[in-house]
Amino acid sequence: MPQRQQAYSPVDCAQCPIRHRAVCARCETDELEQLEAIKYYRSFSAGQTIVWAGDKMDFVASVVHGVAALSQTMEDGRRQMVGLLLPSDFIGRPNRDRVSYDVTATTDVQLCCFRRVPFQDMLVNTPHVSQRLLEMTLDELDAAREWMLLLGRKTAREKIASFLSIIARRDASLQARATIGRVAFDLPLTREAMADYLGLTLETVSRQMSSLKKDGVIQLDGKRRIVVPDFEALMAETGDDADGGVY
Amino acid sequence: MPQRQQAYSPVDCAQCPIRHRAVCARCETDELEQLEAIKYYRSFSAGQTIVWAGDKMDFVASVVHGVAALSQTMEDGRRQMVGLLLPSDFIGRPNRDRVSYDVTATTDVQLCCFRRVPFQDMLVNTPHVSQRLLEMTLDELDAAREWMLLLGRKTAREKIASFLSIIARRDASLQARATIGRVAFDLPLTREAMADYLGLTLETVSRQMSSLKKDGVIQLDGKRRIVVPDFEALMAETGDDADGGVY
DNA sequence: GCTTGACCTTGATCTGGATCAAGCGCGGCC
DNA sequence: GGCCGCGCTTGATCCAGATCAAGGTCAAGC
Repeated sequence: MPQRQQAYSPVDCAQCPIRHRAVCARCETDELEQLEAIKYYRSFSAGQTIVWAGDKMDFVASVVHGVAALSQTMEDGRRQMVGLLLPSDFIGRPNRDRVSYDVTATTDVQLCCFRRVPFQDMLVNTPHVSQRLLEMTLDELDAAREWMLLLGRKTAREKIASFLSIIARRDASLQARATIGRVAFDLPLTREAMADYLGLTLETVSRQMSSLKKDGVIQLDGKRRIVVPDFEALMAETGDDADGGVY
Repeated sequence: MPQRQQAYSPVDCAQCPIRHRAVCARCETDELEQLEAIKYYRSFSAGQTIVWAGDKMDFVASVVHGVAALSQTMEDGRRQMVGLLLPSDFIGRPNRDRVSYDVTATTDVQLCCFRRVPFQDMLVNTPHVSQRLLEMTLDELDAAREWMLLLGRKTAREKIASFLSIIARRDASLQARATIGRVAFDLPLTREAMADYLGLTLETVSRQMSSLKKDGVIQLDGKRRIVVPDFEALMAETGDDADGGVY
């Protein structure tokens, strides 16, 4: 069922929308040329699985457009999303040829893939790449730790509010907009995927969304479009410190 | 209340118990000399706070002996541990002078500290250090993601069994012993710290420990000494795949 | 226009783990 | 020796979120 879509034609790194946020952010012109030599694009449509946990993966990649998810499944079907990959995020682990998690496209996705072995060589020879990758990995670790607090200690309502505020902020930062006052965005996930992310059931997600709507914290325009009339009011529902959170 | 203990006298890296697992694992002799020039030891006794979230931290460090914990606290006191740092694990984030989490000593701890600024310079100039740090950070990210599955989807009993099996395995690997059949180890955490780690209350931790004991999965020798008569039986309680888990 | 199926909402009920509360065991200290 | 006080265990009760069950909405396809 998962079928590869028509690949985009290669584009020039100089015009890439994630040029200054992805693993290549710090590269100089000559380093970009090396990356261009080992890169290719692949596209996946919403719902497709990009790779299964345990599969061989002969590339690493940056998300260019769309949203992908990392998730784990237990034998009895319980599922937990463990990473949400937005544009500029990195997929794959250098020096490891098997994937630890299922990677799925939650919206239509375009990846900029690098062949794994030459990419590993670049990590050794191109400090600008390995330094940027270290920084991105540390950021992901911080995000994972904040997620652990959410999963371990937050109420269902706080989980939903936290999730919405994170999506709003990442969406805004991609478009260089501020997150204050009135904010609107599209949810890139189904209710079920949200439940997998938040450690809830889809019914609880739906009920808490309805409850936030009833209380005027959010408005729904269709199922996916969210309007937040007052971002501060949403933040107050997340359970996080008012002032900038943990750091 | 937190008071610095008597510092250990500096020891030679060549005799260091974590020489081949810590951030210095891949260093050559000359690189070790550079590290020795910027290192110093600090010790903390069980229960002391090493640094508070938001504090300035002018060093990074490796855990040499003992166990430290990273944790976050919400305004109303809800607490979640987000990292458990065993010997050879790394504390601190290069290029960031403020700490994101409370770091506390859960047992007596000895740290090998490096002055932060010179360490950052070494990251730029010494690929053996930055490559090892990247690898360790990726390992921590994998561990954090496995922890997210535990927090989001496992039952209290599965959480306890998973925790015990992780401690048993890390304890065994430090002493180069196998984890099959009969295994015994000391818990480095109080029931309350276990609860903070597992997203439970201490009462639930206590009840599930009693339940595993009643079912013969573990034996308790005092409050802290755990004997596992059959490690496979403990593994069967964790909810993980029988065969080696996710990768 | 009708059917189908994916996605979502809402209601009724159940339950695992939280909360509230009491008491035990043991090492440290006067 | 006796009294703390900390860490832990156990019991009774409660409740947030899971589970079970209907039904609604909407776009795609005939």
